Amino acid sequence: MTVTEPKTHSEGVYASLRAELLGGAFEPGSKLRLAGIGSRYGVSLSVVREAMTRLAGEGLVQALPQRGFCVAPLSVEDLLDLTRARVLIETAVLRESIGQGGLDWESAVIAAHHTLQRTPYTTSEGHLGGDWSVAHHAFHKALLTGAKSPRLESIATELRDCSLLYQHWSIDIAHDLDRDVAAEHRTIAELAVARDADGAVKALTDHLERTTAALLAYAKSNTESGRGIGISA
Amino acid sequence: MTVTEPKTHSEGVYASLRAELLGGAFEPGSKLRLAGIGSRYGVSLSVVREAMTRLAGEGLVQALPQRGFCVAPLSVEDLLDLTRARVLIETAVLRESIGQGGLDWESAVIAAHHTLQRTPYTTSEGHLGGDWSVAHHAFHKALLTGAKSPRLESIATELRDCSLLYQHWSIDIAHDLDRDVAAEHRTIAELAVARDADGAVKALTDHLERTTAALLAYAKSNTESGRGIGISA
DNA sequence: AAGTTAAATAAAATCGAAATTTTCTTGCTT
DNA sequence: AAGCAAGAAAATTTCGATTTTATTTAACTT
Repeated sequence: MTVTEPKTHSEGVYASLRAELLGGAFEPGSKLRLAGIGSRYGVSLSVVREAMTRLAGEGLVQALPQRGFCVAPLSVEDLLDLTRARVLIETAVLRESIGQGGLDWESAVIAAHHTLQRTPYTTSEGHLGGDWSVAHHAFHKALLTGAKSPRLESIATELRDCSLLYQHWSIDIAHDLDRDVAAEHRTIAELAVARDADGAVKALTDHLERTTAALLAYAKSNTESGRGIGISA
Repeated sequence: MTVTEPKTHSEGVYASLRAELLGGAFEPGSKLRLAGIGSRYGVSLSVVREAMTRLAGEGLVQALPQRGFCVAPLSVEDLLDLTRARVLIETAVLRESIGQGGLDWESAVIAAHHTLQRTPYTTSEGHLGGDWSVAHHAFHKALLTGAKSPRLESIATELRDCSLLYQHWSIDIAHDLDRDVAAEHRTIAELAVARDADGAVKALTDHLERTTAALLAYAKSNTESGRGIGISA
């Protein structure tokens, strides 16, 4: 698997910065100084600016006119809205997938699920593994490819990327949650392939809402104990 | 009604360019030369570039690495995908609105519909009036505000803006279509306020699909007669 | 001491030019 | 004449510096 060479400098910085953001390298809401990032990547302000503008369009960073850019600020309110939007859109697209997806889609879902199943959730150090995140993302993406709608897929992907920012709230407690995430994925995959639209939609909804609930529970405990980071409201 | 002063130069060019694009000032797929636009607005390339990057994020223009930007190319395939996405998302959000919208939402829908009803569809010269477009946009937006979901609203708005690019395919035949657009709007508004979710969703779906069908019919006739403009495939 | 104003500092936004890359043109070969 | 190659022109991308705006610091007043 070779990484495609970025055609332009700006493209490269955009991709790197995006990966850093989604990897939780920056604190939510924190200021992103153009000069610092520019010198870190060895490029001029213009290219950092363009990358930032693109990221702002995706909602990963926020543009503050005349005051630069900051990492998208997280809030309970936004997480709830985001989850609602994801449930609405992803379930609708999943229905389309189940209705229109062909054998290629079924195979892709099964393959993606198999990969996810076999990828360790945590690294040897107990942290959330990057490989698992990639496999998880690929699995959810595969579920929606049956709809054969580039627009819907990209919207769903964009929303999921936004919610990735929230995953880093609870990176430490992720593995002692009182639920079986692997089983949830298996259920979704099985019902989808079995063309049980209502069942699959229900399972996907539960999956998304449970994840959000776990995040909120963690955010609450953190806020109460005064260790809350970057959570407004 | 005062237009808010743009905080930054780039912001202003972005807004102006956006309005031109949605107003059909440029031919779909045509090249947008940065230097030309820059001198026209009296700004340097940097600010045009930033505006373009933002517009590319919205899908109104397309970024071609190392080759600049062009107006989003239109195609039958994309129009069908776009319509499908709009139906899926707008109907889902409309359901939420009907389910959760309060009296303020009802009032906003009725007000927006009233404005739309009283705004002439064509100007004295027989062209599609800008006022009507604004009122039309506001009406569809009002339908979705009851859901109280900033994310869903902005996604729906973005998609509708994209489809505005297609409206200029048929600007001339717009008024001799064999359908009553005003009646369609009235039906949607009435069913929505009456909290008839299934009925309103059906009416909205019909409205969107009829508009697309009319555009496709026009595009087909244009292509056959060799007068097609910027329609690939 | 708290609040306000004014200077100094830092950062962002913009510019004009240099460096690349693409595109067009011209001349050459088959 | 058609196809190809080399050079010229044009356009995009990037840079470094200037200008403008926001933020911080310091001094001053109430």
